[in-house]
Amino acid sequence: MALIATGATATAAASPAASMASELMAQGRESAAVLEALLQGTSLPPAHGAVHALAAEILRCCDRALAAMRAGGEAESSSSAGMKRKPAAGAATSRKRRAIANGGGAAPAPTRVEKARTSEDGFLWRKYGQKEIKNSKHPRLYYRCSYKEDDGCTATRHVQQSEDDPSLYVITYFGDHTCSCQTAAASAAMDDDDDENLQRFVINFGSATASSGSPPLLYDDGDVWREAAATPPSSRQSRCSPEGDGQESGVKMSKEEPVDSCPAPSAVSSPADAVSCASPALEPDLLGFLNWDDFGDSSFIDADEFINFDEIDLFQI
DNA sequence: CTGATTTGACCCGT
DNA sequence: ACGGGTCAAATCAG
Repeated sequence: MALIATGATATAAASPAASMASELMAQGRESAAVLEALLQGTSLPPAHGAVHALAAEILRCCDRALAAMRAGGEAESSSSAGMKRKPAAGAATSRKRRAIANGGGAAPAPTRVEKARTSEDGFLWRKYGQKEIKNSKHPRLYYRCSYKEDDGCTATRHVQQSEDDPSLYVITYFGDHTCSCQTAAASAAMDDDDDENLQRFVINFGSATASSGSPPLLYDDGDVWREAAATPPSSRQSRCSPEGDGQESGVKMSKEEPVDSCPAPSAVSSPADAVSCASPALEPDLLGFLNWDDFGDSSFIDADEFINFDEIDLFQI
């Protein structure tokens, strides 16, 4: 299923790291081409480890590119993503202010609705509430951007397991990221209708999979969805994809909630999908392509980090 | 100790 | 009154 970039509006901040990011993204595209060749040259089963490893490296590259873009955007703000409680005094008044700002107690109109098998999206979210919803089997989880306090980012999202398919999460986004967590890549891609520019932020496996009838795959660099399956939660912190290295996302840290402890068995890729690939048998040339250590530490990505692109639906409101 | 999550309470619209 | 969204003290975890 195609993953289509949506909703990312933008305030693309021209960044000094933009060129490096572009280079990284270009590298990612090169690897995509290699992957294509690999797929075409060897009739590998879809779940072959090398294929996944390559895809993972592509993802890694994109992540780094996004990180670079972010670094160029606002270097000062991301250093303090910690909790900053507001003074208890005046809570009531602030609530009133919130109500007024939002046009009432109701949430603003959603900007985007997505369905995915993981609620991970590459952004750094902080859970602020959970509510049982009437006539719904699953609670709704409330998240806001972790940079709300620092950057005044108003992005929020609601995550709820689908009624029809519990392995799916319905994620409703409200507002746009105006913080350092926002990916300039998405903004640039959205703002600029230059095709070549756009292509820099799209990994297109279409030609590689055309023979098998799969549609072109678009990688939403603004919302990087990735499997967050069995990775042990070494940290409870949510993360932006560019910073992350395969840890659980912020919506999956709860020890009690199926949604957060995730992915639920049905939500996780099958073993075949998240094939273990500690030492993918890549060809030397291929490895050369994949030697991106110049861009920083590049411990090989865990299979758990693989995006399962087939598991994502995006809907633009 | 720091920072994220939990969860009951509060607020607002219907 | 009820449902949904948010707040914030308490709690948990690294």
